[in-house]
Amino acid sequence: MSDDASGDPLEDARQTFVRSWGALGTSWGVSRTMAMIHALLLVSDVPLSTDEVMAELGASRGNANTNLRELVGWGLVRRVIVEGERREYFEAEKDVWTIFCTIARERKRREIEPALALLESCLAGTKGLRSAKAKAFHKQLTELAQFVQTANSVLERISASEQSKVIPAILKWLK
Amino acid sequence: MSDDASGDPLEDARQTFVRSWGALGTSWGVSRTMAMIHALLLVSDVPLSTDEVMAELGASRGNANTNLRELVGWGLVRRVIVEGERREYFEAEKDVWTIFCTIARERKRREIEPALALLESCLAGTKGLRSAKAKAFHKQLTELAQFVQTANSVLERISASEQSKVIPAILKWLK
DNA sequence: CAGCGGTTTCGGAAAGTATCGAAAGTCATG
DNA sequence: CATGACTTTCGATACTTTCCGAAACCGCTG
Repeated sequence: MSDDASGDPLEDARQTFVRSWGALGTSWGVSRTMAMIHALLLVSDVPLSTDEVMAELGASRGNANTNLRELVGWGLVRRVIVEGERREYFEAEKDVWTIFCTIARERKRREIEPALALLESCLAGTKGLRSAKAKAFHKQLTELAQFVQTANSVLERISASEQSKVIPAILKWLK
Repeated sequence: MSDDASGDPLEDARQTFVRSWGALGTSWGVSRTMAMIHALLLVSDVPLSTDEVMAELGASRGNANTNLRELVGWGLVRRVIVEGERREYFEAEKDVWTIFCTIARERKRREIEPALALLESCLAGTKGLRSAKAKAFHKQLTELAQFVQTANSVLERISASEQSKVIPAILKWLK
């Protein structure tokens, strides 16, 4: 069950989507399994259990468990408890805007802020130097830092906004 | 030469910057060496030869060559020929805004557009289906596709704009 | 057309990650 | 407090990516 070319067009499309999304994920620095689980939950209309995820993707329990937990850690997936069931179920946040904001926030925290810290520290370490080389170095890093800082603020501002306020503005600006 | 803790604060800062930037690069899906070479060229006030890059980073010729070529392919680094020298030199684009636009364009081409294509194809494959499940699937993918498409357009629009037009607008909006 | 400075390619080694599968842990319940 | 249902952890393994070093290549010049 749920193999390739099942004959059911919907099932086929799901499979294709989930697998290809997993493949694409790797180029964004997300592990294949994690991307696949996320895709799977995204297009599932009901919450899935660890076992269902395992079955659907052919992944091991450990792998499924780890990646589900990580997705919960990113805030992209919620644990849901089903009345009368002991087993835990998982569902993905479905709203695309919310997903975007969550990812933006997390990447900001995990990747942009460390970069900023690095830049600041390198700048601090060369603050007093007066040689031409030092000045050039300082200037380049300053520009970089300023840009990253701006990007950071933009992401922060955007992801703190209401979708209904931002999207229309963007669409208008695009035109 | 050019080891850790050389005693020269500028050299130390450069080393720190280059190495740490390399480390950070991996979490953005860029290989360590490539990120390091880019960082190195970014803060170098003169173009560097393959051999200088090798020496500075302790990388092999093959590795240096491959990554330099790749950086040229991304449009982040230019080959420069020095009058009377046979050897090729490399210099990085220094302007941060230009760098941003280049990266945005490339990632768009390499990563966003394939994702869009995937989404479109999955949508096409389920167009006629009328079951509730199919509709839900279709709706979810449509929302995702729309969002990605918008993001794509935004990147395109921004990276085609003049820095002088965009940055002030952004700064004003941020306030 | 041989020698030389320089670049590119390539097979194999090494490093780094993701994944598995089994064992250990947790927790409500009878 | 023992049991069974489920979750988490963890060492070993498989796979992917990166990197090295040497060999092949290229084009100029004498």
